[in-house]
Amino acid sequence: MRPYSEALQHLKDAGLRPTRQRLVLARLLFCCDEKRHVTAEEMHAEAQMNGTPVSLATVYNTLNQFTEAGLLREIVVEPGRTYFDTNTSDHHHFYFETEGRLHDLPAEALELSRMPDLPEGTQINRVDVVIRLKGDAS
Amino acid sequence: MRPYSEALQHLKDAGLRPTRQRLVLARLLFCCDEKRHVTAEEMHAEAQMNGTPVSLATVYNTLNQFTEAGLLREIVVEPGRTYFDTNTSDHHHFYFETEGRLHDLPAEALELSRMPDLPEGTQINRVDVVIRLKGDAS
DNA sequence: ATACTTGCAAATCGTTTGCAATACC
DNA sequence: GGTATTGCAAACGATTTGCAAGTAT
Repeated sequence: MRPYSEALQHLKDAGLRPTRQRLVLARLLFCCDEKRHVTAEEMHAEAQMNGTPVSLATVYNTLNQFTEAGLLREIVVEPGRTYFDTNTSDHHHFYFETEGRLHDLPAEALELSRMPDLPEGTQINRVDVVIRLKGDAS
Repeated sequence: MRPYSEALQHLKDAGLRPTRQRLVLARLLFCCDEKRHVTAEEMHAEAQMNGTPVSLATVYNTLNQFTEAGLLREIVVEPGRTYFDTNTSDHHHFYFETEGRLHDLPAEALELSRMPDLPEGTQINRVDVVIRLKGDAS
């Protein structure tokens, strides 16, 4: 995992004060090679195992702040669990229902043709496509 | 709203015992002209106003049973709130974020071309497309 | 010095469950 | 009569919040 300096830059860019807790979470989220899909509980456990604990309440608050700041994107695929995606660019998802795991779909892997007319006075904020999968991805 | 006899038929077809509570909810859900998107709380309030109260716990249980029986479809667009759709056929949704309201999109209004390859050993269970709208649909 | 942030514990929200009373066949 | 269903109240899990103590600028 890359160093804290990069995490620091993310926070600065977002205009968030670089506290110890935010640095820990930013590094775990943004300073690894792949994009991630995480829950608050997972990040809480991960910080713990990393030897840099952050209280659960702070994890929740921080993930929400990161989302507001545009560093994360919120995804809802199941009642009662919120996922955060470190990939904030335009893309969609596979959802492995048995495992409760999300996987990015490259933007070009799926194409939406023939979009419907929008109701008057509205604009598209986002289009979410979730391909729900059954079965084992071994 | 059409009579209870039709609601009764829905329950029979689904193999569910026609209790008073189930009949009340089935009628409110299935015996009106449009397809509906409802939450448990809404149905609870509606039964109340209808003069045929059903306890909230029973509303939850019943909506889940209806879903298992294929009479309803569950939709998640927001953390902490589950919607049930009386339209169980293949179709997608507009979601009015400011109002928290769902609206059906006819199946032909949106076309998915170029579907991605699926991971080995998996099959598609369902594809959910939600077009999230900002602004007022007046 | 000041304003912002943290952590804890309590509160909240939507939903589920245990169980005694009740309704259906 | 026997099994399924209901309603209440308590339990639940995820998330949020109030507030006193701690930290960044």
